[in-house]
Amino acid sequence: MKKSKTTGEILREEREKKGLLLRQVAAMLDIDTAILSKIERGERKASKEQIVKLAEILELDEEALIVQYLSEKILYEIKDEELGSKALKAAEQKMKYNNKNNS
Amino acid sequence: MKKSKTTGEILREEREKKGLLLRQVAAMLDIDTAILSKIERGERKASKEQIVKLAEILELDEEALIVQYLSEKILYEIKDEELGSKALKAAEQKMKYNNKNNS
DNA sequence: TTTATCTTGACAATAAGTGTCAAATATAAT
DNA sequence: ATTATATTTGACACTTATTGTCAAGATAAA
Repeated sequence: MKKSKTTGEILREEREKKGLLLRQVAAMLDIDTAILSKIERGERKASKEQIVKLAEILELDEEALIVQYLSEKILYEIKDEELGSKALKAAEQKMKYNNKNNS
Repeated sequence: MKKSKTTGEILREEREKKGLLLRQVAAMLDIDTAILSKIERGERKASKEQIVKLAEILELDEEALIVQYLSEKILYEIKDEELGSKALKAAEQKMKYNNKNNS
């Protein structure tokens, strides 16, 4: 069982597959090369807007990339929490419940 | 099926059950009354430390209160996201997976 | 060794979070 | 109705995170 890829790893892989330079992609995102470099190496988080643009630029499935990105964000939120796993389950329960009642 | 309580609602209920004033509990937390008022009404979020202290002050089960608090925080993170539910499930998967491999 | 790419760290600007304070409202007791 | 107490509200200040630029240093390709 090999470790699942981080968002950054996915982005770097796809950029390189396409033979694009940091400089080029960063320009399309309208940010400095340094930031994209950091995003790809996981040193910074991308914004939602940047993720959407990146999916388009790199021709990745947008929904899949967003889910990947959001789940990483959620895990980051509870990374130091002993009760993280329980909290996740509780969140799912509440979400399920709310959907029932709002629809 | 009635709506599940928010953290703020729980805190207010328990404080009132104990006959404590905002002023008193706020003093124990070393914050202004105004903030506690806002926390109870959901206008602001408590910090982790405050939640822990509140569990003690109000004699609530600490673990349960923390889970409640964290799950609310997680849901807040994805509240505007169409893909929130999928992201939650993905996060759980990753968490499961990581536990397998780190232990 | 030159040239292009990428990485790093110091810094700036802005946004978000966390608190105080005082005035306005609401609640309760005379 | 007045007074006293409790809570709420909003303006403000302070601190910390986030998001970016820039320039210098490291890496890799020619």
